[in-house]
Amino acid sequence: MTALGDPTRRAIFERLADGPSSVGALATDMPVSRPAVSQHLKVLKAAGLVLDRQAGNRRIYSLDPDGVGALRAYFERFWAHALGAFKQAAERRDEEVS
Amino acid sequence: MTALGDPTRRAIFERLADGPSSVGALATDMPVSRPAVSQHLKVLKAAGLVLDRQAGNRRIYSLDPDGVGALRAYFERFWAHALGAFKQAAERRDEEVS
DNA sequence: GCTTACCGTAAGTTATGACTTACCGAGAGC
DNA sequence: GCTCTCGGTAAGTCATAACTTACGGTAAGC
Repeated sequence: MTALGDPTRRAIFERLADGPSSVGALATDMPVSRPAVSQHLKVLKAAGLVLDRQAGNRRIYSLDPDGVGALRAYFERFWAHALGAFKQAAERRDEEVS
Repeated sequence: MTALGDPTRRAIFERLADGPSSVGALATDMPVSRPAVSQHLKVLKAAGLVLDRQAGNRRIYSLDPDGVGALRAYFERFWAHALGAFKQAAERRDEEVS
């Protein structure tokens, strides 16, 4: 989650949501240098959000279904929790009105 | 989204998911000082994730349903998109195998 | 085998932002 | 009216991390 805080890193992450890509292909689309992209990928990989596989000379990065799933689970729990809080707040507001 | 990058700020955000709270109540639960909490709340408010209302002497913060909804919509789109990419990748993998 | 493309890592710079202390204004209670 | 709590803002410090250039190592292509 902290890994998605940086806008550039989030852009890379969203770009990978379109499908796997090599580092060079990512870098040409980004306003930053290739090493910068490489470092961001390292962070994303450490966060478990991204996978890499060797393809001949190049290295192909793609989203990690497990990491994405964990992220989704976190938010699903959050929505449920927040929704409960909203309802409670609404009821309390109603009580105040009545 | 960038606003949720900081762990402390995310902790405040999650704390508000339990229900509205005053600044002081938040600060006593947090390992940081009250002004720090205040600054984080300012960022969250600017990001549209949080609402504040005056209650006598104190200021009560709560989640902003609109902001939370927008966040949720963003992720819903993302899941759908990423899921499509996963399927395509799987199919391509199958083709390679066959 | 030599060059060329691709990529990761190291080192260094710089900017950003998270946090603190100190200060100030505003409402509550006696 | 005076005090006391609550909370936002200012100023300043410090750490983190995002980015660059430079380098090295590995696979492909001729």
